[in-house]
Amino acid sequence: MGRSPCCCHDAGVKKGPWTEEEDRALVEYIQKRGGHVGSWRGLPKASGLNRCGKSCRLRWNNYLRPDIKRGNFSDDEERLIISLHAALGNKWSTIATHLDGRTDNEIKNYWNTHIRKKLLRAGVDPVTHQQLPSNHNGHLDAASAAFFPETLLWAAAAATLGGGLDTGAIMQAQLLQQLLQVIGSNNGATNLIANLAQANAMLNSTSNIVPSILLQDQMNKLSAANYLQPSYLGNISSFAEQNMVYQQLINTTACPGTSSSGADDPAAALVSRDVSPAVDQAPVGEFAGLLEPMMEMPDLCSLESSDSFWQDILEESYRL
DNA sequence: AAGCCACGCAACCGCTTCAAC
DNA sequence: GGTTGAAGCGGTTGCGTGGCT
Repeated sequence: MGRSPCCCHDAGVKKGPWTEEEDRALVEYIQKRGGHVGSWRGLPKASGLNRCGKSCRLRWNNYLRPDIKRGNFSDDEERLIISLHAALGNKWSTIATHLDGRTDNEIKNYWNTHIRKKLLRAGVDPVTHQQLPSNHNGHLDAASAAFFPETLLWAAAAATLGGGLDTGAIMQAQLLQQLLQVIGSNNGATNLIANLAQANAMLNSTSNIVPSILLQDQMNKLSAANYLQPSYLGNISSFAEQNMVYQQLINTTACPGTSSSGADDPAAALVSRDVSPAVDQAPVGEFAGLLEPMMEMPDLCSLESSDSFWQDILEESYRL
């Protein structure tokens, strides 16, 4: 493979901030072609821009595209980003497909400049979404609850037990969170299988050291609730609103791209982002699709048994 | 008013992935 | 199946701006 030569290394190619004239030239060129760019590499020459093709693509995708939503992020968008980040990690482009009109770069910047700091202030590690050790005293606080999925999961565990927080329940809950992150961090069918195997190994390896405080079906319900109904929804007041946002998340996860704002406008659809990495997203969608009708999670330790849940996932992953 | 500093965001860099040959 | 070029992606940089001293 190796690194490909890039026109960016050509002498004389302009770098730095774009001027209005350059923006206009790029927009006019793309619009003249009905929103179809063709080759980004060939674009600068064809459009008369003294820019690297890569730079043109970035400028278009991150700034000039007509379907870009500008302005502040709403609370719902912020919660969705946090929830998606907890499941997907720094997959900014994948996260961006779930937010209409937002670019991966914009989300990445917003994460690094706003959300990350909020999480840190709330005592949450923005990378792992786990509570930072120094702040963990076993008690919930409002700031943590607002931005920390695990916190509410702990609360759920406590409620399930009908009492205060229990170390065993917390460990189980954290384990489940890790498990779901492992499953959610897929990059393809092969990795999905590996992830499932890893998840299974994780469960098997820890089942002996984690006290069996929660019954298996209680764990399953907690895990399903945490993944399928993100805990940030607890911050939304009404049940109806929760359900609406929850359904939106499920729909966009199961059918990435269906919420494109360019659906009614062929030109907008044509010029909308060419970021539909079907191979990358398919497992996420398919996995969510498998999970959706199954609010009763099966025995997570039965990967190698005859459990139909995991069998279905494996068969689906082979199919992809 | 000037200098300094922190922050936010646009843009760049380099690596990975994909597809064509 | 290997190679190569192009596009995509995520981390990082650096500049503009606003607030503070």
